[in-house]
Amino acid sequence: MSDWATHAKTAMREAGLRHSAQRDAVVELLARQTCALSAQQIDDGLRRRRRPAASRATVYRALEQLAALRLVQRLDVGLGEARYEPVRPDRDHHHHLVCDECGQLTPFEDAALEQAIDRVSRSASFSVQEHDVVLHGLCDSCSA
Amino acid sequence: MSDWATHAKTAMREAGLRHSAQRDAVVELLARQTCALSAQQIDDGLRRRRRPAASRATVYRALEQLAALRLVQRLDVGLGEARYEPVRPDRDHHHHLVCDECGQLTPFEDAALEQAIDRVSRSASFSVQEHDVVLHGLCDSCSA
DNA sequence: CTTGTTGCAAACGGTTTGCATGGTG
DNA sequence: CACCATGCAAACCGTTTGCAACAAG
Repeated sequence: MSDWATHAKTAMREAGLRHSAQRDAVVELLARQTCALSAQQIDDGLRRRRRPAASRATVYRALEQLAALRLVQRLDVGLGEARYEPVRPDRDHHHHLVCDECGQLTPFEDAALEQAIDRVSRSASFSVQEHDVVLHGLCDSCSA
Repeated sequence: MSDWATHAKTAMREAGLRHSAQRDAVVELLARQTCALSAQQIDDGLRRRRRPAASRATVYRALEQLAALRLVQRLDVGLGEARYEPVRPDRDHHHHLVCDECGQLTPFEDAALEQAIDRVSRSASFSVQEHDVVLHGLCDSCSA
């Protein structure tokens, strides 16, 4: 099992949440992903590979709890649905290119960008907790 | 009347759209704003200061047309609703701090950030058309 | 007159919630 | 056995759409 899945399960237990097969399934599915998923994709993925699948409501509740513990980040790329992805403290922070035609998400990293954001965050009057950079456009196949 | 409002109206006429009091009202309301508004805020603002106010559907349709002509930018800051703001080509591009508690939006600019994004955009396999940087956190009053 | 625009209300789609049931510690 | 988590279905809320009445060119 991946580090993140273990970490997430431990953190949830320590937060006083009870163990449940459904939440485990959500955590494990997220742990396998390399990029952000929509709630719908998570629900589908769960139903496809394991029973008991979790109900839609349970998926949303699990994601809400994971987000509250900052184990997953919720991000809005437009298109009307939120995306969720594991927060892996060991890895570099990354951001996303989103194809406004087909919805495809592609991650990217950039040190200079990250540095600029950190500087802005520190100098802001807000207490900044998270940030999202979303580049909108057309992916290769859609722009062809 | 502001430059932008004139520019927007001209562009709409040249795009073959017919003139209408409702659309003018939306354009003029947006022209007065300094930061992004939600559709709800636009609708309220319209109803408050001028009749004929436009129906909700008309506001959304106007915003859609303005966005298609790239006269306004639509942005998603989470919280379940989209925000819209005029695109003023003469001004520097800006981004937003959003308070996750009260929803307050504060704009900021940063040249280095913009530069980093441009570089990433050019090197991406996507054809990037727009970008949003959203810093989430708590504003002064909410973090107190 | 022809055709785009409006308003209304109903439809939509993602997300949340009330409540009875079931599982965990 | 107390309580949290689940599932279902209904409620929610922002946004979109079908359609008949209306207005611009």
